[in-house]
Amino acid sequence: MCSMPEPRAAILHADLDAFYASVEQRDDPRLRNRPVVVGGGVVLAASYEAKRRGVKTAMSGRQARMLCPDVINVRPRFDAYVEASKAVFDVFRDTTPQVQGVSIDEAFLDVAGLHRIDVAPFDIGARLRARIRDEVGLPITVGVARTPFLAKVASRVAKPDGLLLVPPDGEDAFLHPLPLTMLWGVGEVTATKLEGYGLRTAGDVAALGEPVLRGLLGPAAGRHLFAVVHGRTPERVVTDRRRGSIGAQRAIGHGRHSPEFVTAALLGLVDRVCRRMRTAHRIARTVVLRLRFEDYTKATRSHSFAHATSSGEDLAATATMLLDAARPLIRERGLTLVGVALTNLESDAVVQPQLSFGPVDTSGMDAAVDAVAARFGSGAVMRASLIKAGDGFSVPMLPD
DNA sequence: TCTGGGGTCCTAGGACCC
DNA sequence: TCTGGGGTCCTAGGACCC
Repeated sequence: MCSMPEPRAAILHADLDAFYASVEQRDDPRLRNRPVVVGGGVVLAASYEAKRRGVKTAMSGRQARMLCPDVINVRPRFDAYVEASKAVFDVFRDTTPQVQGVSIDEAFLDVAGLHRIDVAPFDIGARLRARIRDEVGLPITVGVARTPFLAKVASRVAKPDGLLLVPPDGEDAFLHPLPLTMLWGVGEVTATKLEGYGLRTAGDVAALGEPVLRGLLGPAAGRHLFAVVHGRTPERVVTDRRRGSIGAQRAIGHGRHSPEFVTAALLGLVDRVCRRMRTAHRIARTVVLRLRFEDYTKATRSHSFAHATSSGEDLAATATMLLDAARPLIRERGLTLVGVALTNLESDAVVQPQLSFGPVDTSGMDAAVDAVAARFGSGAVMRASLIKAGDGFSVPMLPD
């Protein structure tokens, strides 16, 4: 006989409050208890003193000053944020090995395996908050619930500097009164669409059947939102996910830009993403060109190779080709942003598909090495080794 | 509200294959 | 010769997240 396990609220969502702005307030006492925004032309982060005056992330700096004339504008110091993030994640991993990073300033922690130490998840959350305040000097909000989704919504509700538990038998009571925009994954477009049908809260949506929601939002979004409002989201954290794309973009302002300037900007971005890709020991099969125009419309152009590559020359040539093909569109609409992304990333530890050759003998090995060199460059051969595979052998590629 | 830079996932049509 | 269903890949666009 097996009995159903008791549902437990053992997922923590830990989310630093106004992260960049809090780091600045921590490092400069003059900024404490004052409205602070981090960013240049655009607000990257606003302290809660600024948020209370209506300042929001992604707002223009000019508008922030209109809302809050005494706001203090600070230039971002990304190195300081990366360092603070590392210190915070060290505390996360010291709390439990089951950590799923969501972004630079938030993560899910699964503490279900820690019940034998006889501390309730809520108390683990309280201890975590105290440690990060004492050891890193930053305020953090923690939501505790049975699923990552519910923990995330709990931390949203508890912000700033809060701690909130959603008990498994109180999930509907917690969720259903919330406005739809409080639900992770429901943005402005979806919320507006649902409001058009008179649906304002999670409870309103919970009264609908799944087929109705699928009809309104499409199969995936409908299924997801149905699961969300009934508390049926996955219970586990995902600790071993790899990044699927690497990109960079640059706003180049309004007005005319010469074709040469745009090409140069693009090549600079390609160089940046190629470096990052190689550092991560990845290779890419698809290049995506991103464009944004004067009227804020966007366009993407992409090209996929037969085989993934890390060749800067190939990637640059492909990006340039995509850009040249889009010149008429650029002339028509006026370019304000150019970006490039490398996707369909593969590990460069093993080249797929493996190269297979005939019976194992010296000449075969020579041929294998030549084939690898011809296909991936001589640098690849330095890192390649041969392994026996059936009646032939294949060439996996090893990281540097 | 005139908007930065970094990502994830889903949809939809067409090509191609069995 | 015409027809069908199912699957995968590529490309482009869009919603959403921090």
